[in-house]
Amino acid sequence: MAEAVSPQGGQDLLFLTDEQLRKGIEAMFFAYRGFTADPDRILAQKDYGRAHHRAVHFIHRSPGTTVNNLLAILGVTKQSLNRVLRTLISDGLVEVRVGREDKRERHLFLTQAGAALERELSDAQRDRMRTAYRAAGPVAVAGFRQVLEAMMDEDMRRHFQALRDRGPQ
Amino acid sequence: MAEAVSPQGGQDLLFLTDEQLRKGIEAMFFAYRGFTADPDRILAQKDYGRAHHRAVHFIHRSPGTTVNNLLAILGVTKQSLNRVLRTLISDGLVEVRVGREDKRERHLFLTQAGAALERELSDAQRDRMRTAYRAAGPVAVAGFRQVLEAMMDEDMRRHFQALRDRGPQ
DNA sequence: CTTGGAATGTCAACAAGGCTGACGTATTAT
DNA sequence: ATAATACGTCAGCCTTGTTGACATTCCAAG
Repeated sequence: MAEAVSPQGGQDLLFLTDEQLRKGIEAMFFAYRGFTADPDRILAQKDYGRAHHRAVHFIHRSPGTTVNNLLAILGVTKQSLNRVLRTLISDGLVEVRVGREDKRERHLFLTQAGAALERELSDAQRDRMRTAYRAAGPVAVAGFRQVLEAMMDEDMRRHFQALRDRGPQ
Repeated sequence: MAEAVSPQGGQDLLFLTDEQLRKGIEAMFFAYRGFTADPDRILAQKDYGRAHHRAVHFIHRSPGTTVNNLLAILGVTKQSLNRVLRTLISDGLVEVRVGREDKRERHLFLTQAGAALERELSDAQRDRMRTAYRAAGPVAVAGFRQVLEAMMDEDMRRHFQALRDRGPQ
């Protein structure tokens, strides 16, 4: 009653004030820094960058994916991706196989060394995620995922859901 | 029983599988792209970048903040920040006032033009946030914020909480 | 069989925005 | 007086994004 909460819906709408939204924005900013911090440290030692991590991650997720496919998921230009792929290939972390049906396509796979790097990076990232999940609890995690999914662009949501629904490997 | 769920705690631990954690990681990746997409479009038209957005945002949040303070929040070098601040100052978006108590310090403020840009950017970003919040609902939003906070580095969490608890302005 | 378009690779040039290192200058603290 | 702090700046480097142009290879349609 003393609170500025309208009888119907007031409490439910409180989380939509500019103030609440701003908190969410700042939380996203600070959290993303934490999210990338651990892999970044590992990558720096190996003379790789975030771009390499992303490529390796999604090749691991979708072995045999084509360059075009990866381009769409990563949302960068082919020149940008190519620079990264070139180093990964010449360093023996990624293997390229010319398409059997369509020989224009290049299918990308991780080598053993590539898979090892992927594991090292995602282990570090998962550790932080696990700690955060454990601290927040399952209900919070469900909400977390819901909000993130609602925040994506339409295109990205499609990519995300495709990966999500395909399950492991 | 057919499921690999242990009697006690099994259900609660299900959200900590590598698979679930991976989904969270990918959700963070795709969502962050959406999170920055709208401001990025506005900034591109005005020949500014994300770095300018961040500076303007936190100067708006803490008017009169010092350079050192901003440095700590943004987590970049002074050279990096200085490049951005220089353009904002010469473009008349940020005003610098020499400290009264300690004349070594420079206190940063947004001009009217600076405040206008800040509003344009944060309106765009809040719109997306609001849509996501509304779609997910208040319980999800609470969880979202909890997980993000748990994901931050210790230093960043301190900065976040300081801003959070100071409330509006 | 030719030809258009798709998928890919590659070269060059450029910009934003990180970084390090070094140096200068007030100003404050010891 | 001297040291430390806060800041600015110059120079140079790296990663990762961008455009634009052009070659190749191959599929598919005419």
